[in-house]
Amino acid sequence: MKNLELAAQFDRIASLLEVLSESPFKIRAYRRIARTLLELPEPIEDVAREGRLREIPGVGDAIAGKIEEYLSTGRIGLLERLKQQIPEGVLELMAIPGIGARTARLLYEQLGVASLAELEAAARAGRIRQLKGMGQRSEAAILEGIQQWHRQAGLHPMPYVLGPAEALAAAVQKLPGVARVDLAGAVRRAEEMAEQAELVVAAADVAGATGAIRVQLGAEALLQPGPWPGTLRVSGPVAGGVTAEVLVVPPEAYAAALFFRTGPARHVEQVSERLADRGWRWEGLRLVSSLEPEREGASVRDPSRAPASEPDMYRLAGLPWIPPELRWGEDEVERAARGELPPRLVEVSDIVGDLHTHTVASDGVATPEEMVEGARASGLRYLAVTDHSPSLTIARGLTVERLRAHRQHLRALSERTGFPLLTGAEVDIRPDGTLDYPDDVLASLDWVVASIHSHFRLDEAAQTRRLLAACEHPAVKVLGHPTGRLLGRREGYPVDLEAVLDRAAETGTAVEINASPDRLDLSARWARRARALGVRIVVSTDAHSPAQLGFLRYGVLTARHAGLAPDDLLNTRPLEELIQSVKPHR
DNA sequence: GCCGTTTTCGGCCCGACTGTTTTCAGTCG
Repeated sequence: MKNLELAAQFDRIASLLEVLSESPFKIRAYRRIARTLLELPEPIEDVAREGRLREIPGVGDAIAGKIEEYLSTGRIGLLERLKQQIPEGVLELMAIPGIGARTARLLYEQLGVASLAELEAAARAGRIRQLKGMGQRSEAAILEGIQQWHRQAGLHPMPYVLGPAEALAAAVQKLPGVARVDLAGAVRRAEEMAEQAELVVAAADVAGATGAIRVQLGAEALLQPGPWPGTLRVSGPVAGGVTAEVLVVPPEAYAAALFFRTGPARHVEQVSERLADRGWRWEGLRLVSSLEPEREGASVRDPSRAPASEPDMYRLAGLPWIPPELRWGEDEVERAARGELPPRLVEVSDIVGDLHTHTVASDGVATPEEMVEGARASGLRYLAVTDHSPSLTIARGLTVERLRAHRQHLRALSERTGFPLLTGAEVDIRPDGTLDYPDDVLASLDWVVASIHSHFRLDEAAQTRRLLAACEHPAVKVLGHPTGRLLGRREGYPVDLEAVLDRAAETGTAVEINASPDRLDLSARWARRARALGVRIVVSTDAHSPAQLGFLRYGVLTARHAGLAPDDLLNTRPLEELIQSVKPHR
């Protein structure tokens, strides 16, 4: 399936055209097809083979030709020509906040800067402030942006690693001689950022299986000895600029290897300390009893054993199995020993309704009808349609008049299809804390998500006041993406979240775990805090298309990392119960 | 670039903020 790589090609074309100041509409056409390809539910090769390319919205003669060109030759001539005009490294510069296409071009043409390293050198040498339209503040902002970039370098938002990791695991599972495969590392723990896709594989013939995996990973794959005798490690690039690292071990070493590779280090230490207390020490991937065999009674106990499974190993440490999402390396081992872990973490199938979605009425790409169809196909039992409010002009936020018509349309649709729809809005919280619709309009809606989309640079006191005011408003059911962060790209706005969560608890306002792969907002840490404070929590996708309803799993993984059980979330409940349990209009 | 109950050309989402300016270009959402 070439959808992802083709999308990346079109994105690069769009960016290069942007640097060259081409028509914004042409650029948008390439961006659009890139986005469409990411969400296309079938391989683009199949669509091309069946002559259906032109049926894809946004594909005309020119783009259809380029898709076919790429599928047959592996290249797009236009992109090759553009790269001769502007080195691709110039596109790196646009990862720094404040540097857009025009500034990137200026930096390249005036200073010859074509990489982040060269940009940093130019900024340190004070050469950027000499450019027209740039000054000392711009130069300082660029240096700060580069520092920020370095801190994030090599890290990807977890959802962008999870997909390639699972695809690789599925492919590896089919290879001859492979007995078992699991994800490990930060992705298995549902951390929000991950460096790479880590897999652990069990195979009786370690060398043979490793060879097959190396072939699977392609020409650039690198084979190395593993960290334990008799194990091998192979790493190489997978989709989306992500690197995979696969550890291959003999079947009897699998459980221990999976435990070590899942980590984090502090958790492994804590469990190993408890094993030591019970007379076990690690010798490679085997546990060896340090107790005298005769004190155990003759031939009762094998002095050396490999744990048969992770639960078996935790049992030897006197612990229940600790789900990987709860392995923070903090107090989870103590809590497990005291029997304080949640009996069951929430699962995707527990979520019965999505409470934050968009349609073509604002900036979504699907009609309400298509969203309902998608929701049904995903097994949801209700949906809140929450298009944007008017001040978010770029998203075609709905005026009061358009909202009224939209609401009628949704109600009719719900009646016609028998699918329960909450007619709602994602309403902007203005800088002064007031909301972007009049109170009577808000009161007429079934579901109001209040979010901040503008004025990110107000100070902490002002941002906190905005969110506190939103909590106080009787119509606001939930705070959307409460910190406003974009993973790896933008810190959240400054806010006293503790105070906001306190007020949310007092007023019965829920907070959202926004499942968008670029947000995961609230974070697991804050979601855990929200639960401790008694705040109601929902997991929502913020879907702008039916395919994005599938983001739900990222939100659920974050909820699991936060230790949330089904009962901790509002949208695990049937619609009637949800309505009764949210804060009433006052 | 695409698209058409506006149908083969002329539209296609816009407004605010920032740093550099002295009237604005570039970036961002």
